[in-house]
Amino acid sequence: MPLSKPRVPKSTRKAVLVPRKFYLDAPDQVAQKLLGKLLVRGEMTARIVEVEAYFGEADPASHSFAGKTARNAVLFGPPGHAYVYFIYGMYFCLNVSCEPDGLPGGVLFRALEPVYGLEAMAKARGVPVSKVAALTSGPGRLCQAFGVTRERDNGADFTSPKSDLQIRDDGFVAGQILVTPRIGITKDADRPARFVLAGNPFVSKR
DNA sequence: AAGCGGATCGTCT
DNA sequence: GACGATCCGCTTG
Repeated sequence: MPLSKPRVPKSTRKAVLVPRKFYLDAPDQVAQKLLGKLLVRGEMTARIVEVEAYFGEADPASHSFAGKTARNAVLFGPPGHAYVYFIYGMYFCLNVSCEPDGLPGGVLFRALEPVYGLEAMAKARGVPVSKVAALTSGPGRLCQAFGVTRERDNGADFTSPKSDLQIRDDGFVAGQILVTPRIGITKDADRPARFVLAGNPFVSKR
């Protein structure tokens, strides 16, 4: 199967805000549609290249599996909002809620390709900007690069023009998408729910 | 190149 | 009281 060449627009400045209805769908559908979109915070912009889908009732690996709590409430709310959780006593992970209000579901951002604001990302990560590959490749790393914390961002609306944290579409067309099992989980570890842009060097390492 | 353990704490049993 | 949707540095080969 030939690798279709992705179309890269000249400018991402005119990228349009992704509307709420985009997220009003099953997590695996939203996950695939998110590949190639842009995560934007202030001067920082990065392309989404690796994501994982987390379902509700039927998914033992999902944070929403055991029911609604204070921690995971955003997953049960309206689509298009940020679910941020603290993990391993040290890192944060960023998700976007999907499915209609009342139904749980989300997509975890696992890796981004930096586009603008690399200096700011490197500073937030505490690494030299020359280490581009380490800036946003990994769910903990990308949160650190974008300054994402639970206190600051949990519940944030990705679809609002007023929002500090947005997801935008610059017309980038994804090439081939690879599907694999999710990383770092023990329950339902074989389910194919990780989606990556084939051949993208910013996809996280195994 | 690959494998192992330490760091560190909110959340749920 | 145990365990993570992780990362990094140090060890060994």
